Amino acid sequence: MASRSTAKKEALTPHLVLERFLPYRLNVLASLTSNALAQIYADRFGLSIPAWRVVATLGQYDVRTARDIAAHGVMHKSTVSRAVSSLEERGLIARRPNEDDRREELLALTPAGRGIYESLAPQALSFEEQLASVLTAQEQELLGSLIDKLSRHARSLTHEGEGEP
Amino acid sequence: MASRSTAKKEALTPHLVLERFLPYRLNVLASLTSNALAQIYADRFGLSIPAWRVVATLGQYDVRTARDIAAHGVMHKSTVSRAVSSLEERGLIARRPNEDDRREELLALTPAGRGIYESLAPQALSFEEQLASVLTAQEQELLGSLIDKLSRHARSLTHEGEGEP
DNA sequence: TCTTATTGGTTGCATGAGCAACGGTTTCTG
DNA sequence: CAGAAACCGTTGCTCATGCAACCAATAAGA
Repeated sequence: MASRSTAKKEALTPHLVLERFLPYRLNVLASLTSNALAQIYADRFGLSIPAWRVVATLGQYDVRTARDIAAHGVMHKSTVSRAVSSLEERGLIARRPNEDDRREELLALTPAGRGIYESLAPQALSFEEQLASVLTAQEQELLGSLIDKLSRHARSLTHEGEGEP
Repeated sequence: MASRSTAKKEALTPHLVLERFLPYRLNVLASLTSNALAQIYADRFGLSIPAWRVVATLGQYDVRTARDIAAHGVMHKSTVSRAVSSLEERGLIARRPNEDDRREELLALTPAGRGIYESLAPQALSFEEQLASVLTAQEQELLGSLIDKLSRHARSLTHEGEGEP
């Protein structure tokens, strides 16, 4: 896969090279890290990605509604709903109707759930650290800002034409 | 969501803040770009992500086996298999057994398939350009190298203990 | 050569995610 | 105050995806 010296007809078609294509590379990297991380929270705690995000969000904010979590984790509300149900069944989170607005429910970790979070969070952080250890502190900072810039821009591209209905 | 000034009990638990967590940010960004890009090749050409990757790979390399494509696109062979079947049904790619080794099949775009590729590739590239346009040329270069470093490292973390069985 | 191990690719199965339609609740408007 | 509209969350449906078992073909070893 190294050389690729014989030119052939590549000049005819526009020069789309998958390995250099940004969205593709981002996806590959995201998959790699997701899968590696999943080995921690799936294998060790039986959490799916959505479930992990719910736990992480509640660990961080104590009490949130499902809607908040969905927005925060960029997930569909149905995805969150199912993750919440399964977490509740396993006794990791508790739901309590909001008396002020009974459409929504306030979610929070149970002690058991918080136990998992507190055991999981350091492992997640150490994984992140290990992952980022190939970059200097400066590079890490920079990467962060580049990701943020791109994310903001991508969001604006997607929601481009979305005024009032 | 802006301030977050009240400290509360955040100090007790390890400081895992989802919005700052690298794997999470990578996933969000990858999803955003994937979805935006999918609007091009899904809405306009009815291609799934795997299908799009197959087409892109074949557009780039003319003739490859399914195995090559899987490795190249970081996909499961079953995923590739199904994408290939569907593309073949739609007359976009052709398969021909390799006479030298009849286990494998050589895949290539049909004229119709190449037509799609040639119409799609420039749009994909222009999307990429538009996406990356918030970054300077330098930043783009840098981002690329950071992604590569991280990807290599993540791969090495995953395949860490994988010697001989 | 005959047996055994590997390899490329397909398929059945179970899981997970998105969409859309729905029920129950609150808010807006006439 | 009544009806319409918006909103939160759930659920049925469909489809995509990963895994593992499997078939066919080749390579390796006795």
